[in-house]
Amino acid sequence: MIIDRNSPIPQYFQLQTWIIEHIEQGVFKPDEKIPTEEEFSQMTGLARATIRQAIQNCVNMGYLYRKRRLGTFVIKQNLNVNKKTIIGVMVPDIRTGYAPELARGIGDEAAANKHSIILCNTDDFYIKTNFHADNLIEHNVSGVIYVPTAASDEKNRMILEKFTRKNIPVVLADRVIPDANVDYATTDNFQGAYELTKYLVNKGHKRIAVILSTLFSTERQRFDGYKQALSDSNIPFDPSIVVADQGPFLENFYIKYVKKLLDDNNITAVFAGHDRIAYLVYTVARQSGLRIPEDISLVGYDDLPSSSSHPVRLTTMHQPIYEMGKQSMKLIMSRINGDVSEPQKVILKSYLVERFSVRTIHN
Amino acid sequence: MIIDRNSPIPQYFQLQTWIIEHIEQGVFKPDEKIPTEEEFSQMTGLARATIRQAIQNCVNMGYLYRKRRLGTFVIKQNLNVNKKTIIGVMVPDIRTGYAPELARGIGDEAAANKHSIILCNTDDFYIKTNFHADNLIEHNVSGVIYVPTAASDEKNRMILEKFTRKNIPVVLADRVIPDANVDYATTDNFQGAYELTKYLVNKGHKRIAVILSTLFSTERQRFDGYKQALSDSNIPFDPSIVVADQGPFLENFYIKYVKKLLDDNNITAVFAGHDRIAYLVYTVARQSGLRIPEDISLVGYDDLPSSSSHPVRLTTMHQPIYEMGKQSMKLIMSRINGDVSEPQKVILKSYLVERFSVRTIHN
DNA sequence: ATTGTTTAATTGTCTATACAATAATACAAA
DNA sequence: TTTGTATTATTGTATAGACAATTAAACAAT
Repeated sequence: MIIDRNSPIPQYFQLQTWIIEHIEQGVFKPDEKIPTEEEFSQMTGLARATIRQAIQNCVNMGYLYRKRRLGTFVIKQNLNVNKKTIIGVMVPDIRTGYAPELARGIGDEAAANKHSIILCNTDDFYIKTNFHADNLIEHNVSGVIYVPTAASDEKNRMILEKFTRKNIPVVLADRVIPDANVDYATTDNFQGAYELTKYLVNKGHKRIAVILSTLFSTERQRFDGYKQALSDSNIPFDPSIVVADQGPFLENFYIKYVKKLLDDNNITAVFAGHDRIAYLVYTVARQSGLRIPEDISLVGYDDLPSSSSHPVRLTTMHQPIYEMGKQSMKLIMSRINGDVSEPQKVILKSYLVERFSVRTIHN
Repeated sequence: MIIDRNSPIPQYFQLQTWIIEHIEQGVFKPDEKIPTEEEFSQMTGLARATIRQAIQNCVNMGYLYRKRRLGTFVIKQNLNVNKKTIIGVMVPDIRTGYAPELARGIGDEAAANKHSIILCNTDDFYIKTNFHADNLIEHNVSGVIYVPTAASDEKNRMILEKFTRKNIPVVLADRVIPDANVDYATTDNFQGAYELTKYLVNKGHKRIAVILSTLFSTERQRFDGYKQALSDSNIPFDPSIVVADQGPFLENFYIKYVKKLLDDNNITAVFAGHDRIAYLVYTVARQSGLRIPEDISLVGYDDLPSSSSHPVRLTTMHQPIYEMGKQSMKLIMSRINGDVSEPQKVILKSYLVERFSVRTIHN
């Protein structure tokens, strides 16, 4: 080892750099003893106080620890390894839809690995999302699980980039951002909606209304699955029994839509974009004196936990939301642990839960 | 200033302690210059190197900064002030009951103050709570909002003590720990249940069944309110139409309880300990061919957000859960900002939401 | 008025030395 | 075998002094 005595760089600094490099390159191995102050003194020709200064700085930075009479040693853990990590979780609203279930799946997997989660509500607004993103970065989160907002793909990509610039891995949950180069965990909404529609067709339904929002990638895919299933069943697509709203789910708007659907058409079944819409359909239908499934059949999508105890006994597509949470946590942990492979796509299987909201029609 | 040269405490350490104390007590003010090394040397009689060691440690700890030729100065910010804080939030299960609403209230208030929350699910188990408590402490949270578990008061106090030992302020939300010397935010469950029972009595009901768990302080208080209201109305308390379970809410058990209640007695109304029980009562009653409110009246407690869209149209006691979340966050922030006054008790007002699950009886 | 130079105060780096405290190890005593 | 004691390597604390680097401020030159 050569200390350059003519360099403007302080000699203690040269020495501490040399030590740190040797640790990081594995020359000094964890828990291994490094030379004593006296040895360093002989090696470098520096005074002991100078050597102490270098070593002390390494101790302060967490590279070394010292024991009287025994010497100076390299710290075992790689600094980051035993440091418990925090994962940011950004959902639209922890109160609504599947968010609680997702948060719980994420939380359980996190707890099992001694990690913690910071929870943020984006309300599907870019501004709030942006605020929380900055916040998470300031808190030095090790990774982020992100349910993309209803905002434009462009804006979602900006959020993504914020994290990637700081080398913080991100996993998308449920919703997807087109062409984004990140891991995600979702379900096959196209396939699910396809099966659900086919199920209605097989029960003899031909005039199947649909009501959903195209604001979210998931519901768009469900819409596509619905159309494909109709097409494959040689049932014409009728825009007059379709409500494809472009905004968020606002009850008052949807009540109007449902009323119009139920009044104006001789539909036999309604495909609701998600369970909450389905319950709304039920409530409105009831007020109009229509019974489910006697007068009109109804299917939802999600199978919210409350669905099992709800009096509607809704036939719906069960989404493994809890499992999705666990999987996204696993993805993010893999990235934190240094996995640099291609983006992973975890697509979970949904399955139909047949309850009592669909009637068989004999044509 | 006196350095005790006979003390076993190193002299550099005595000096750095003295400096830090002077900073924290405001003798050395932010951005103010402290004595030069030379001055310290004269004041203490210590060598410059010793003084440097003390000062350098203060610099490393973030108390001081130095400028060549200018001197050594106290750091502006009080370390904690501009550091965004993290608050631990421990709820039983983010998926169930009012937890999502509470978490959202807490989260919104936190976000408004640039704070973040770490969410933990205790499942009402002491072991999990203990695990998360340790975790939160390791993450250096600035405060904790805690919904006490269903475990014994003794164990809840042990959890509390963990935090107080580390000087981490705790605020209890919803549930209370007797004799614990901490802030809390809750509602008056006794008063609420009293009003609710009186409401039923005023509607002509005399045989009012009750079904709840005595595991939680909240439900115990509701039970007391119920009994007091009966007593004040000169209605005898009949244990045969009372289900006071001692365990957690397990659907299968409660279904049995409800069946027995509905079969065996000529009750006219059911007071359910919380909305989820009420929905269960509704479902079971329906299966037995009983209509609500025509055949039997039903009230719940909580007014869960889903209640408004639920087909039961449940009359229930609305709890300002969201507000409770905001208030607990405010309490914890006040403590973080150094409030050392007596424990604060925030008791929020519940109010009756009259829907269509109670029939008037004319005797 | 601007630019360059000097001065002096203060922190930054470094040497050389001394003794204290700690704790593994070997050895002696009970 | 256990307990106590001495040895010794190593880090911890402390002193005294020297020179380097930085920079505000004063002063000088243009």
